[in-house]
Amino acid sequence: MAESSRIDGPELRADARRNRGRILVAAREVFAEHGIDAPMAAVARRAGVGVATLYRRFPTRDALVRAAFAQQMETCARALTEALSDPDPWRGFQRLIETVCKLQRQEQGFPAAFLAAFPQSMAAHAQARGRVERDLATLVRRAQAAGALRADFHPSDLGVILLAHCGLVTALPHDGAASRRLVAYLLQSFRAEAAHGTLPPPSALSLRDLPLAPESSQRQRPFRA
Amino acid sequence: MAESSRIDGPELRADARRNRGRILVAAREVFAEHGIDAPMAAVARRAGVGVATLYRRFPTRDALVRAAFAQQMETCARALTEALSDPDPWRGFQRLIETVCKLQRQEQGFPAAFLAAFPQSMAAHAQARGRVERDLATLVRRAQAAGALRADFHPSDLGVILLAHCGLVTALPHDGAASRRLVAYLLQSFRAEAAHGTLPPPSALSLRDLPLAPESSQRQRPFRA
DNA sequence: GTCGAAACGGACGGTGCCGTCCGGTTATGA
DNA sequence: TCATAACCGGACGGCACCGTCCGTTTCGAC
Repeated sequence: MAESSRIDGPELRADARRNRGRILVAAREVFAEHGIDAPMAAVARRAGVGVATLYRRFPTRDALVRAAFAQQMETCARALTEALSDPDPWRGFQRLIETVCKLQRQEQGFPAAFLAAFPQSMAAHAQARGRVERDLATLVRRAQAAGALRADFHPSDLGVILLAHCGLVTALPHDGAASRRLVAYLLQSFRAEAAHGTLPPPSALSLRDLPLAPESSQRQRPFRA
Repeated sequence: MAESSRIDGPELRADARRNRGRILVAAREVFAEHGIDAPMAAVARRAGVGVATLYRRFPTRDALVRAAFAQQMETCARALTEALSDPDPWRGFQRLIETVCKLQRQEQGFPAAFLAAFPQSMAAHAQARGRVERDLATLVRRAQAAGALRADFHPSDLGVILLAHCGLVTALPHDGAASRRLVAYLLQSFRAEAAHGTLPPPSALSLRDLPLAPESSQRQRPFRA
């Protein structure tokens, strides 16, 4: 029994495991309400746990954020796999975007986590990042070959629209209509028949570049100038 | 001479006026480098001025942010006027979006200020907000009447895309290509010929709702939970 | 040149969060 | 039941930022 946790470290005592679970639930709640910059102590209090316990399980804020939203990340990964196995290339493409955006819209705090946690977890196992990028490229090429996705769509555009959508739901956390509208507009403009004229050149963005990104880097460091 | 400043308060002494200018320049620089959450003291230091002087001129951070980006706001307002007077309704519509997005992309820190400062300045002179909303609605209706803008475009969509674009340039401050791509995609999907199928219903977003919005509200308050 | 008002800036107390330390508590296996 | 190791949590020192207070300096009118 309890064999499953052997993979990541030595066994955890029963009470410790229970507390770990409480902390993750509390973290999702607090991050949803106050953003991922909420005080660690607030998470601990909500979990009914001391600060030390929190730090013992999750030494850094990023570790907590990553663990708290690991399930959502997993959902994203699964959505990509499902998209690739959809017999209709366009529908697979469309559903991937809609699924990820729906998740960003529903799970408050996930967008910020998506931005903040991705880089490190990516840098950690670079080969996982490579696989994601390869799968995305495959998804795009397949939809283009079927004549459904416009030929000048570039895989980096996926990152662009996900970041833009993140920004939108962060600014308007309760406005699902706005999010759905944006996604609908974008999907329409990605259809092959929507291609009129030429687009500006694609971004050089790759998943590897996200680290630079958002307030994640500004949050921690005390400030130097 | 110096008549122009009579409108907002009694005359300022020469040195005071000079320092005020320095502070605004420094604020734009610091906000661009470190975001609008940068310490007030950093702005003062960069301006070669004491903290007290900074607080004397701008009692709150929001006041400083607003003043620092007033010029950019003014540019936006002018762009709206010009858009309305363009003989080609679609071109006016297109140029407004491109101008505002270009400004957001070029002036680092402006997007955040756009989000954070708009609400208050809007609430301040509600009739100015009303005018902006009316002008935007006119711009939209005019472009639709000309058969260039799709009929199901809703004025609130303008807010939606500006917020999304804000998010994008905040996440990738140095990636102009990404910003241009997003704008190009969106503009294409706004063309009347791009309308296929039906869109989800528009957001209830109006400019009046922006106040709720972003980290601006979370930044100041100490935290309650 | 003189003088009062205006402006200046450094220093300082207050606050909130971080992350560790350590004495007490509890689970677990014999 | 008991011993021990794992675990717990409050308290505490440190740090960065805020925003005001007050003695000093500078402007500019006469």
